[in-house]
Amino acid sequence: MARPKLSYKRNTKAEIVKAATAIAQTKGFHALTYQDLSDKLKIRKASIHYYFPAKVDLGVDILESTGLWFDGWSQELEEKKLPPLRKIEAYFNFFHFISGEGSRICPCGAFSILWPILPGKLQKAVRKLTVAQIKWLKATLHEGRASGDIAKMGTLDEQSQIILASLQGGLQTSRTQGDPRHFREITRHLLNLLRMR
Amino acid sequence: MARPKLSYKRNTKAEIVKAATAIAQTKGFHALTYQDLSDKLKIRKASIHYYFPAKVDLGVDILESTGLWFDGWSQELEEKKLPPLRKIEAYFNFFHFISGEGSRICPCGAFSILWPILPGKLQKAVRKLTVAQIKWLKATLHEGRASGDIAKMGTLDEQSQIILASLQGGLQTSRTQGDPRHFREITRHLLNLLRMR
DNA sequence: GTCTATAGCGGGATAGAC
DNA sequence: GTCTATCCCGCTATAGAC
Repeated sequence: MARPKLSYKRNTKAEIVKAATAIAQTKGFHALTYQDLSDKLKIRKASIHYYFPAKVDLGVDILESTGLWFDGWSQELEEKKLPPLRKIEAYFNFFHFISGEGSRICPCGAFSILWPILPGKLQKAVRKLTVAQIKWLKATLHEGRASGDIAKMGTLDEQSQIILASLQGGLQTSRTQGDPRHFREITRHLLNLLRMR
Repeated sequence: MARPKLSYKRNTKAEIVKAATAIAQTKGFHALTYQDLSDKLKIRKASIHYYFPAKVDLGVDILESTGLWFDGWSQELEEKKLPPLRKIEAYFNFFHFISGEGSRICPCGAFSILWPILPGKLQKAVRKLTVAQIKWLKATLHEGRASGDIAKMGTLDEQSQIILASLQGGLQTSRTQGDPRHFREITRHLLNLLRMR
């Protein structure tokens, strides 16, 4: 009987994506280098190219794995049967988690800066992740409006767009102002706005 | 009598800053190169180094000139004696102008992505420009609350923070979604929120 | 699958002629 | 103040041994 070798091996590919995501969230995808990953994971640059021949491939995986993570998160959330406003609150906390200790920004933001020079594949991946969030927000806000929990301010699209923009922008403006509590204040205020009528 | 030579010369330094600002707003400061400027202005890389020995110097000038521009703009606005809400509207239009045709982002955003690897000088310059806008927003919102034009939602700080975050984030999320009208919708909705009570 | 070694290019920056 | 020429480094990417 063969030993289950795989379970003893570390999943290099997944580790690379994880580390790359964190670094991209810290200084953007353009400033992320294979050397950064080499240093962090104690693995040679050439080995990283084995998994991700071109940097584009790595970028796509960062965005897709984040998308899968978001999907899993939202599905788990759904099973908790929370009221809509609590789901929005959980979404904000999700962003707080994403931002982490080192005041990281949203993965989408780490790429969107480069938009005009982004290869088509990456533009598609960024758009997909953004749209997924807008879709979730619209559905949740719709639910909240129906149950009377959430104020009907503007169209569903406007409301969800402004929430996403505030979150993505807030992560960036707050890191420039030096106070980590900053972003928390933004989400708290945003939540009050939704409650308000 | 010597000819006024200076008036015939083009102001190279100012042209460099202008072009650099536009490019940084398009693909971020990290992706901006001296070669880009050389191509655009038909001047050699070495000549650009004459004015800006290091890239940091160029970055500082981009942010400072934008700051001066904002100061001039807000001063002109003040002289028009508009009601507070109209001033906010003008500020949003200022952002629409900044975003321009090519869906450019806010200069602060072009740098803030790099925050952790930004030299101290640049961090200071970004913070200064951000704080200037927050300060203006707080003063204008305060004025609007006093006159009853603007809804009192949350503290002045919360309200101004969320506006700035929405604008900076909105420029980024809208470019990823392909529709240039997107950002306009965000500012329109934002304005409605302020009017609402 | 991970390594060493290196190609090849493009980046920021400098020296020195004009 | 602008140029040519060049340096040096760091980046992405590849070849090939183990």
